[in-house]
Amino acid sequence: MADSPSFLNDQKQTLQINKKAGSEALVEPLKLGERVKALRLSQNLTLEEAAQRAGLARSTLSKIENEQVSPTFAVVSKLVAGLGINIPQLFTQPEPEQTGGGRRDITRAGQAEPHPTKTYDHELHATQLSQKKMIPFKTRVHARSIDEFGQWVRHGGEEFLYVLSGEVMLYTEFYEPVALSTGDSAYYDCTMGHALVSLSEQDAEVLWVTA
Amino acid sequence: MADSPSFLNDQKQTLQINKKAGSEALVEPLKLGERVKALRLSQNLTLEEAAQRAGLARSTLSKIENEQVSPTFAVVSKLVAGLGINIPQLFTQPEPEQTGGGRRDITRAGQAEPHPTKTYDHELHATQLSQKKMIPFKTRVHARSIDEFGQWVRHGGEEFLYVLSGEVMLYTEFYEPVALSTGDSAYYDCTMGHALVSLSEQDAEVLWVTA
DNA sequence: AATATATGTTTCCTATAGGAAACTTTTGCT
DNA sequence: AGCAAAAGTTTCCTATAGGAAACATATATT
Repeated sequence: MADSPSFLNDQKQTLQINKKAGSEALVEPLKLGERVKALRLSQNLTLEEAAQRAGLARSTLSKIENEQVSPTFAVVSKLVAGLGINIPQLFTQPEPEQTGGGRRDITRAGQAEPHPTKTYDHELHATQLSQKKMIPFKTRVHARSIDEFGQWVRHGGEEFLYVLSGEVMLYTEFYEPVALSTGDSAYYDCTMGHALVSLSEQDAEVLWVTA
Repeated sequence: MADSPSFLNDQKQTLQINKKAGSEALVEPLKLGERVKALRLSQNLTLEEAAQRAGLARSTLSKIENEQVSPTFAVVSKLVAGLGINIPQLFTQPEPEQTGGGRRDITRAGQAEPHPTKTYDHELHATQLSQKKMIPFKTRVHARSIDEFGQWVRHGGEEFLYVLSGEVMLYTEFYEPVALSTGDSAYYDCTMGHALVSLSEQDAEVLWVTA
């Protein structure tokens, strides 16, 4: 594929593996009751209110929270719907607070990891961090015509694009091309083919973040 | 909480609701049985084998797969453990492959949705799109001292920060403050307290993307 | 084809989940 | 403190989930 930034695919892989690993912990010791209670309290709901919303009996909820019963799937569903919880949230351990889990990575203006292609010159930021949710990179767009792309660039996820300097034309598979000037941004689904060309004299510079 | 960008939480909400919506289908119509069966077959297991692994009776599994019962949470747990499934996988609909899923939203330089706080002036981008993975916003930092923040700004997810103009000091809970100039970026875990102040004469401008 | 074997379903019974109401504890008010 | 109202727990009963075994169906094996 023409100029599809290969590092994007790499990361995708990693991401998926992580998610899986994350929810794996829950195998047994998952304290469902605790979680439900925490979630209920976080919404400042009383047993009565919560039960009402979920269409359950006060008593039932109480028992669930105190781990006195193993609720039926139907009940869990009601709970989820009623309290506006989402399943992963319910079943995923409250994140052991990623002990010491505050990561940070600084990338200096000139120091980003270069990644040149025929049409773009990418500079990867935050390369010290693996398993991150987003991939940020700054790109110099030297393509001047859509013809320079063999075919649509296309990959998984969503992309946020911000024009740092110059002017670009954003071509996408399902929309008319749109011109973007400095300060404009676009957010789009990357499974849709997309390509960027510079309209300005100088190569345009854009910031891209993929997730 | 001081200046914690409320829209982040908002979005969180939305996200949850959305995901919920996603899994809401499950309120009732979620065909748990189908999913279990599919997962079992995908591992080429017979009812007997699967039941064995999960520590359940063959009959029980059969009933579950045929939606004749609403399994107890305990049973679901056993299933999950026994078959090596993970919960989200079980409860998340197999993604209808987002048919025709090519979305796009353009935000013009001056047109972003303003969101002023005491310390920052945020401008939200891509507000036409809901359920997106990232929340991009451009921010003018008018705080000049860390004291202007009551306490750490802290929320879920990860954040990418890119300095568009001016110079800022990035304070984080677990690291020494670091100065960032135009073109520098930072990527960090948002559960770690963080705050930004302008060092330059003019208010600094940064681009933030949260996921 | 007939029989054996394995896979999936249904039945029947016991254990337990869910709801209504009684009971207990906590919170707020004068 | 004493009372009232609200929040949470326990009890009791009915509905239903889970397991063992009987039954039915599909898949070899000779």
